Parts: sequence; C-alpha cells; structure tokens
Amino acid sequence: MNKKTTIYDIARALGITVSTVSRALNNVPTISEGTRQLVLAKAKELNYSVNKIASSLSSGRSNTIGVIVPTMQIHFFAEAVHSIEKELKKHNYSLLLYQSNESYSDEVNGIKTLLEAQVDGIIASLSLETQQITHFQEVIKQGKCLIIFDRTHRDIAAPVVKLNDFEAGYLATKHLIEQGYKKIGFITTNKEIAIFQDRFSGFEAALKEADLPQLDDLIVRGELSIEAGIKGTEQILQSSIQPDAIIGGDDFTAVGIIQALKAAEIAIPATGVIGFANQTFSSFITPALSSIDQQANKMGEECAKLFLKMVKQKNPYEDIEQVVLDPILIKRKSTCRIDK
Amino acid sequence: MNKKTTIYDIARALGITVSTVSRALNNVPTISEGTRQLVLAKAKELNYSVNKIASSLSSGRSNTIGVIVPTMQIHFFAEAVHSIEKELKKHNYSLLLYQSNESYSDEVNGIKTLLEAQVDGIIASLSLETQQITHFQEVIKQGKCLIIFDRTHRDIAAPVVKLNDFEAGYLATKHLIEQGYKKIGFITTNKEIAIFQDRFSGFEAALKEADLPQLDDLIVRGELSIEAGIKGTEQILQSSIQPDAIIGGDDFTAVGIIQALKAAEIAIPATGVIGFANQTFSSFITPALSSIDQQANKMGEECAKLFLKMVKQKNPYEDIEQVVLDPILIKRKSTCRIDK
DNA sequence: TACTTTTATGCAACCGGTTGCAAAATTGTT
DNA sequence: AACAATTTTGCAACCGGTTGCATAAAAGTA
Repeated sequence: MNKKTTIYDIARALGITVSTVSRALNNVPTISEGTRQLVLAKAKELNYSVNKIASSLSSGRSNTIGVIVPTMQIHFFAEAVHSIEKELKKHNYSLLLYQSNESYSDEVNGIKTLLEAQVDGIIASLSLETQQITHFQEVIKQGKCLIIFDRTHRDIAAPVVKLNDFEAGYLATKHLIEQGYKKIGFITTNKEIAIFQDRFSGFEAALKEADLPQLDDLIVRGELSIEAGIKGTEQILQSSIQPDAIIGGDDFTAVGIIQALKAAEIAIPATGVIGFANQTFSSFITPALSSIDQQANKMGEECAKLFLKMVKQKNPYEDIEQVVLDPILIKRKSTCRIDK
Repeated sequence: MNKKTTIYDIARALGITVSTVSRALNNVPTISEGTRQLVLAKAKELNYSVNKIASSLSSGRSNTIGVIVPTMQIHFFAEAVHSIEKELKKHNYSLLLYQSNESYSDEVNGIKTLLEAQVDGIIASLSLETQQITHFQEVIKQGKCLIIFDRTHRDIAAPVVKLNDFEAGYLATKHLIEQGYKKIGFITTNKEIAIFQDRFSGFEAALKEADLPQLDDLIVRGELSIEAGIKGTEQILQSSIQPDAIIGGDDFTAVGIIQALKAAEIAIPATGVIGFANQTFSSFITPALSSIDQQANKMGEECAKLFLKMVKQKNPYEDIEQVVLDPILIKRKSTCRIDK
C-alpha cells in the first residue's frame, strides 16, 4: 500500500490550493459548483478518504462521543449502547466505548482516556463503587457535554436521563395489590444506590396508599442475583408470616424467587412474583415473569438526543435538562391470578 | 475553561524545547532523569493532559481499534465486545464501536468510517446480508490489521477466530445419542450461513457415525426464534414419525421447542431438547436447557490477542492465523434422561 | 468603459504533538 | 588538559487538514 492520498495530492493534480480542495470536500457554500465537481471527481479517481484525525486536530471537533458503562455483560447497558450508537451514527458521530467494570478507578481512568481522545461529549452510567465524582466535574469544567443515565449521582451538575424508579416500585406494588396480594415481600440490595432505593420507596408508598402494613419480616436486603433470590425466599418462608407475593429487586432475583417457591411447592401466581428490568428471558420462563420495563433503548435514544442538543449550544450547561422516563408495567403469568 | 495546557506551555515554563518535553512525557530512554522529573512535575502542576488526536496525527498510530458487530442487542456480540474492550484496554487501546445492524451497506459504511478514523485495526463479525467483501479487502490493502470472528467469510484473507461449529453440532448430537435418543429432529435456519451449516453437518456426521438414519420429516428450515421453535415443533409433531429429541438452531429456538412440547403435553427430557449459544437464561428456564457454549468471552479475548500480535509485525498478513475454539457441551435437565 | 459588488480562490498560520539529525553538554580516557 | 565517546537537548520538518483574511476573478451597474 502506497501512501494514502491527501488533499495535497488532489490540489496538485488539479493545480489548485488545498484550501479550495478542503472547501469543496466539505461543501462549504463559498465554493463554485464547477470546482466542487472537479475536486469530487478527482478525489474519487484518486480513491481519496479523509483523515479524520487531521481534521479533528485542526477543527477542534472530533465527532466522537465517549460512552462509559459498567459492563456490556449487563443486557441493559448493551441495549442502551446499541441505541446510542444507532442514533448518533445518523449524525456522523462515532462512539468510543469504555467499560468501568464496576470499578471506581477504572471509571476515573475511562474519563481520562476519553478526554485525551478529545471526545465531543461523554455519556456515562456510574459504577457501583463510585462515590467521588471529581472526574465528572472535570468533564464539565472542560466544557464538554456530559450526560449521565440510569445510574446517576445527585451531585453531578449535568443532564440526566433515567427511569422514574419510584414510579417503577410503585407500579409493581400497586399491580400486586390490585391482584389481591396483601402480604408482599421484597428482596433487594443492601447497597445505597438511588435506583434501588427509589424502587423501594415506591413500594412503601403503594403500601401506605392501600393501607397495607409493611411487613419487615418479608423484607430482605442483600445481593441481587438468582442465588440471592433463592436464599432470600427461603429466609422469608421461615418467618412467622407467610407472604402472598414477593418482589425481586431485579429479574434475576425474581427468577431465584420463582425457583425457591417451586422448590417449596408453593404455587405461582397463587403467590405472586414480579421483578424489574424486563430481561429478554422474563417472557419465556415458567411462569412468565411480570416485570417493569426499564426502557433501555428509549434511554439510549434520549441520551443521544440530549447530547445532540447540548453540543449545539454555546453554553451546554445553561439549563440542565432532566429526562425521566416512565416505567412500563409488563403483566405476565407470575402475578395475574385474577384476570388473564 | 481557559485553553488546555499543551507541551508548549510546559516547555515555555521550563525554558526547554517541546521535543524534550515530548520525550520526557513518553519515557523516551534518551532523556535524562532530571529533566524527566522536572517535566512530569510541571505537567502535573499545569494539569496537563495529552491530546491524543495530535499525537496520533504525527505518530501515525491512533491506538484505537474499530469493532464492527451486527448488533449489541445480541448477547453474544455484547459479550464479545466486552472482552475485546477489556483486553485491549490493558494495552492502551481504545475501542470504536460500530453496529452494522445486519445491513450490508451499513457494514460498508462502518469500514469506511473506521478507516477514516485511522484505527490501527478492525475486528469484525459479518452481517447476515454480507456477500461482497471488497470493503474488507480494502482494510487489508491499507495494511491495517483485520480480524474476523464468528461470522466469517472464506474469501477474506485475514485471520479468523471462530468456534468449531461442526464440532458443536456433532457434540450436541452425540450427547443426545449417548442419552439414548434415536429419532432426532433439527430446527434451523434456511439461510446459508457457515456457522449454521457447519452445525448441521456435525449433526449429520454424528448420526452417520452412530448408524442412525437422518429423518427428513424431523428437519425444519426456516427462522431462528422462539416463534420458529414453536412452529417447527408443531410441524414435526404432525409428521408420521414422532421425534424423541429436537435440536434448536439456537437457544431461542430451543425455548420455542420446549414451549411447544409442553403445550402438547410431551414430557421433557423424555423427549430431549438442546440448543446452541448457552444464553444466560438457558440455565434457569424449566427444564434447564442443555446447550453448546459459544465462548463469546474467549472469542473476544482471542481476537484482542491476535490483534496485539499482528499489530507488532511488519507484514501482518505474512502467515494468517486461524483460531478455532472448541465448543463446550453444557449438559442440563432438558437432555439428561439417563444420569443426573 | 470604468467602477462597485459579489463570488471564488489563495495565503499562511494554526491545531499539538513526533522524530531524525545535528549540535551542545557531560563524562571518560590518557 | 586535550580529545574521544557518550549522553542530552534543540532544530525544524512533518502529520493532514481548517479557516480568517486578503486578493483575484466574475458579475452587476451606471
């Protein structure tokens, strides 16, 4: 492979200047139609292809956006990244991907890397470990667009896209109550993460609204996983009160709940089970698991749109927008003992 | 935000040249320890951060790799990308992500975009539509490292990382035979994609080896999906021969098979079911689905390693390597009527 | 035809680093 | 102390575009 052709080659071949060539290639209005065509033709002839690196350096815009997510192994994030990429691609942005692997130091490093790469903006969801947020403030300080989604942090003065998790918890609980369940358990995480706390608050609110007691024996705080769902359910079943429904902090936990109930020969949906996230598998496990959809795609889309809007503004942090998506209740067998 | 500090600022502050600063920051051995320390200290003081764009332009290396996958919505690809990113990050490479969305023209565009971005290499898995491969040849022609994984194409003269899909089909079938299943059905795609064809060939080989007949009535070619699994199973059940096991072209199809068998009140694993991919959900549906693990993570890792190896060579296409991973049989309830 | 406007192009600096080669500074040798 | 060998640093070109400003060319007007 001989050296790649540059605008200098085109200019030389045509006996014009590189500035003219540059303008022709970028459809700058001040160029005459005639030369534009000449340049385009010659560019094609020489198999020219821009060097975006050079272009970025001189223009100061990289047309690249950085995305930091905990891990692509979590389907929700893969889905969100999918949508972000799909949306931004339409506007000629490329996506630099960085996984924090749920580690604070990796996340800090990710921000550093992306800033060094001169991204035009960063869309991020925080790692479970993250407490300090100076690295995010640095992004803002540099005047780059920053958007936080799903796993947010109240102290970051940047636009946010998230689910109304309170509403999610409320919806799930209210649905159970409407189905006649009264003694409702909840297996969730003991970590202080906003989304999980909010879900729980929604749960509490729905109970209060229906004048139902919150039964502490039915509430387990630990991990979120199939295993944790099983253990949690076993623990609940040993308490003096028998639950007639259990909410899983996420769908994996809910699967564990289902397995434990089956093992204990407790019928579902006589005893109801619901989870959060509406994972792919939720619809086809037995019984099909009711869940609250987290709208990963919509969230990714909104992030992308928000970025496109911000990047156009002189001062992106003028008024900080907050997009709160409504959760969607997906009713399936595991909670429907009345209708259906 | 005032302008970012550059090596010029550091040089000026220290009364030395930018070349010296550059060398100090890059740990070039020809620099004296004294000045290196001075530069590093001043860099920290001024909160300096490299501009990788500038660095890339002048050095000719972007330290970025492009990854093209059909879509992150497919868990296998998300998982592979996860591993690629994780592995390459260790070696200071960043990852530009591009989804072809199973579209040929998008894929072509992806290659173009990544080349323009001056990536040091591209790791790709082909879209279902792709027949022409000139865009990949362009990558090779430019001397950039190209690695194809999973969805490969015989005419691309680049290293490949893939699963031994023949072996996968063979393993699945042999396992069924060992479990005493004799009338084995297969629901697969009608598309001519190597991996699926290979799986089927493995199926045929295992049957032949065991002197079992290949029962055409039990073979359905169409789509791969839960729906297709259900439809396919219904079709098979209507044939004159009743199957005692059915293989799903992927785990989703296998889930459909399970659902259809349940609906027809046919017991599993009296009638066996096995799929391919070992999706997350496979282990916890009822009955737990046996499957062939596709080793997404391992595949990603191997791609990364292969790239790191190639990128060091003067002529990356000297001898083209091919990494073929062995599939792993995951035995679960859905096929284990003997032991366990 | 001469002069003003309005395009279209060229000039040249700039973006922020990297790197081969030469020159200067140090160190070593006798 | 003089000279050679070695280590450090500086010089300057280069990577491949972009863009504000000036100038040349084309078009419009009187």
